[in-house]
Amino acid sequence: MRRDIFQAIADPTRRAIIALLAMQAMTPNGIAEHFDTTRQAISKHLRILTECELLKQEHQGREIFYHLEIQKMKEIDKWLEQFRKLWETRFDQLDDVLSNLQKNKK
Amino acid sequence: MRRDIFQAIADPTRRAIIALLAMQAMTPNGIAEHFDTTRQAISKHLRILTECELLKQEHQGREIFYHLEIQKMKEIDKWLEQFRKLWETRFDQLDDVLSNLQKNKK
DNA sequence: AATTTGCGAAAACAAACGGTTGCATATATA
DNA sequence: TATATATGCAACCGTTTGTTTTCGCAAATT
Repeated sequence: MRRDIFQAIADPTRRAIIALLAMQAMTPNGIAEHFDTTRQAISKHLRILTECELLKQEHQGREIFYHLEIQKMKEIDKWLEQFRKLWETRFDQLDDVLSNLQKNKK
Repeated sequence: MRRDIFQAIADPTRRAIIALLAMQAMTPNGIAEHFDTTRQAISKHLRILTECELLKQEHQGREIFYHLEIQKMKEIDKWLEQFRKLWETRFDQLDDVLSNLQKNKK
């Protein structure tokens, strides 16, 4: 079973859950209220997110609060890093083109 | 058919293709040589990546060069933005803790 | 003109995914 | 103790995914 962070954020519901939990820790029932599916479906998403360590559980009586492990999100940022330089460079090149156009106007 | 950039980068082969094409434009056969699958499998990945506008084709005779539309990658960065503030804040808090520990040492 | 090469598209298939239903377990409450 | 609540887990189901195989087409080569 493939279970990495990229597969985790591929699902729009899971991305919404991540965004929700970025604000505050919540219980499965609390989370499920925000969506149009069953609690069990949400529970499955929570399991996937927990398995790739994007979420952590905090048991509190019979309730389980899930909170976001924000540090894990940096893995995506890290992967993106190799491209960031590239698209910034292209931007610089575009800037060059634009300033040249400006020059030629004069 | 869901076809967004998050689903596109969910597959490790597709991520590898993206990384490859970040260096230089390549043909399907050229790309396939780097992997342990058939050209047709790669071709399907290329179709998916092209459909969500991560790649663009450049026909050259009977060859087709695929090149990365690096700007599209910024969409991931854009989504990540809402969390970046968060994890940087947590870092600042950690810095505070560390500097307090330093103070107490004195 | 015939053949080779580079490519995409369709069909087929096992595996994975996302969802629902039903049930088991643990904690709170009457 | 009996009941209600919060949750996880297994079984099942239809759909999607990733791959291979086969085919067809267009451009290059002979």
